[in-house]
Amino acid sequence: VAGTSKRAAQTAVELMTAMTRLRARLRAESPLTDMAWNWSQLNTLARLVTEGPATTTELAQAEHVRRQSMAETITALRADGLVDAEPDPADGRKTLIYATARGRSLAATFPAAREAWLSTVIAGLLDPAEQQTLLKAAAIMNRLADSNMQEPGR
Amino acid sequence: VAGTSKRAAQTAVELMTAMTRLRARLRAESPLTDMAWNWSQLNTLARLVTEGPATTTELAQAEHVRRQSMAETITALRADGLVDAEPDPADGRKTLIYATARGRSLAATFPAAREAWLSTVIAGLLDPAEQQTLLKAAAIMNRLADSNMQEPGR
DNA sequence: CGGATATCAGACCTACTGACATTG
DNA sequence: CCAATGTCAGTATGTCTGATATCC
Repeated sequence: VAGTSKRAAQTAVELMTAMTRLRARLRAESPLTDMAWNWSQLNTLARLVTEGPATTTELAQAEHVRRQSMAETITALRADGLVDAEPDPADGRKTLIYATARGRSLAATFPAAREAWLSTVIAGLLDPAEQQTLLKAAAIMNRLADSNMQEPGR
Repeated sequence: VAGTSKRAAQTAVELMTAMTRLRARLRAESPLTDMAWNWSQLNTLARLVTEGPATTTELAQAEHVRRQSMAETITALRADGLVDAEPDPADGRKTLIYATARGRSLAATFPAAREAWLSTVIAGLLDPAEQQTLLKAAAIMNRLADSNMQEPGR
């Protein structure tokens, strides 16, 4: 891998393996039936709450999925009354999505609902320094996700 | 969330959000057509290489998926000649899966193939301390994934 | 026979690509 | 007419659950 250090490659592998395994465990701990909303939906809702109304296309770009995939997420959130839509007054092609009062209140409390297991093991198994490491890692991962660096060979 | 600190809950949310977003970006950067094997397959192969032969049931438990899901993973690896199977001499019900020479050599080199993008951004955007944070976080995440703590309400 | 293992079949979730209508 | 947005339809992937056969 020209240009990337062995260290970086190792970090990439370790991180991906850990992510795959932790997500699998989380899936096993909280069956689909237990939760009404999936992660994409909750992340999108949180984004709408914190960053204000946006179009489906903008949300899709922010979350790195296709417009069509995001449209499905929005449809699910609308069906539950967590978000609503209205035509953009300035541009008739666009539809602005915004969080409803119900969506806002859910976004403030949803952690309890969905990641009960993860919260519990974090609180129970990790010391403050380790929790801090995870928080810092999460911030770094978001930075990587949003980087505009291109793969060399593309 | 009785018993879990607010801090732990926040860490859980941040971590899950970051994982979802980074995985989405990774998906966008390396289309499925680019790679012959998925993460479950590569993780399982790596496990067989480092920990020796195991049954499908054991592998499923270790990776937190169902036996049937793991069986599919194994089938794919066998089709590519990366692993092979032989009946357990001691217990006719079991089938031992082991990595072939080809599988071993792939496990040693596969990072380059699959996470080119991730390796590149890690090498390009993160300083050594940040890379270290990710490595430590990955180890902690594996610890959480394999913990035997139960969700309180189950 | 009961318990464990493996496998076959069908379903679902979530994302994807392609095609099309509408608006600016 | 072209570009951008939104939507409909079909596909693919990786997982799940349920049912069945085999072995100890």
